[in-house]
Amino acid sequence: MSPTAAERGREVRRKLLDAAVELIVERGWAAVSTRVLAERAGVAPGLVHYHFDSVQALLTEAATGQMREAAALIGPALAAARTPAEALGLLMASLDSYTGTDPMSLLFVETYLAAARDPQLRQVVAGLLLEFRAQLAAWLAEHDVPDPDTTATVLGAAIDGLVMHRAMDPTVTGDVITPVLARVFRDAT
Amino acid sequence: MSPTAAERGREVRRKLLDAAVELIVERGWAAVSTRVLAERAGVAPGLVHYHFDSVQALLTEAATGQMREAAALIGPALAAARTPAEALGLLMASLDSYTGTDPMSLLFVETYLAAARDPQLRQVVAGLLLEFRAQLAAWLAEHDVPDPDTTATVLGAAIDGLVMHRAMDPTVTGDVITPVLARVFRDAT
DNA sequence: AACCATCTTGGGCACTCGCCCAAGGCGAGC
DNA sequence: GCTCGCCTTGGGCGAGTGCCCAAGATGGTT
Repeated sequence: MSPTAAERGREVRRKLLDAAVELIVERGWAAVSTRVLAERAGVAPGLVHYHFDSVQALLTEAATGQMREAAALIGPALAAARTPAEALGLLMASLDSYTGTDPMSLLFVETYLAAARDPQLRQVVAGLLLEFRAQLAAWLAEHDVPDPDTTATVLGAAIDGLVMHRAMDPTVTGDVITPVLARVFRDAT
Repeated sequence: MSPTAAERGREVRRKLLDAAVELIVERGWAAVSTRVLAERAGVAPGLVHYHFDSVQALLTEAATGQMREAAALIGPALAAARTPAEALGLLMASLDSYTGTDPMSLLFVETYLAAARDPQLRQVVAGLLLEFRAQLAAWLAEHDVPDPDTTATVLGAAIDGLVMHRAMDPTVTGDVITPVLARVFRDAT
């Protein structure tokens, strides 16, 4: 019944990844250290560099993993929407769950920023961003929204921008901005 | 002709603030240290804590000063626009000057992030954000754009989001997104 | 039982960190 | 000339950093 060494090893890896996500959010990407990671994961400090090449590599894997999970939720959620108004409602509801200072918001902005300085991370994040846009664009195209690709780009950026601004101004809720954002769905010309 | 001690002191302060802006951009907010600041400013390390209470205070003053300057350029620039299309053109032109990895973009995102963890900084940044929005909203109201306040909010957030996304995907230029963004200017109903 | 791969431990190395402070200019005002 | 106030110097303190590594534990394979 007792797990094998390899299984325990994988468990430690997972605990370190979880701890990394927590700590990026709490302290900021650059302030996550070997020893704090180990302590949070309940593990000896030496294990960090046994399971990962570097702290940077651990943070990268943790952050991209979390973003991948979040991105995977978008497609199925969108599939439930029948009209553009419904889709916007879904996006706004998810926006309202991000206050700009909650874990997921901070993780995203921290990772965007880290990606601006790390080409390898940037490539991964760019891929996730394109994937998110593609899912949104596909839905828009199926529901006859004009310029689906560009519209998806603008919507995605607006959402990330709004999340960032909400940290400064919490009055920016989905309810308030829905009427304006709805305009981008309407026919061009 | 030789400057007084007080004048030289003010000059050192200024050099430290300039160095701080450069280093926040190059290394990231949390990675700017006393000694690197002093070296970049061409000044002895001890002067950092003579002229400022802490490194954090120096970074805060440097970043908010730079943002204040940038925000002050918006009003006059907007005044030159006669139609919503022209105003959007101006905003898009300024967007194109920010690649997402240029100094100003990184400084803004770094500061937003630092503000999420520092209530004092957050208050200052929030004030600047509201000021920017108010200027944009005032212009929109004068030119009969519906929901000027909310529209300004969405536009401002979209621009910041687009800047952040451009670091990952440089193909997002003003030209491409102008047609979609133009929709938010049109009459509601 | 012996061996082996794998994981784990905890301390060590060389370095940097923020902040402090005694000591030393140095020009302005008396 | 002398004192006063401001600015400046450079070293030092305790703590924290990433990464390394010799040594030990554990459990499956031969």
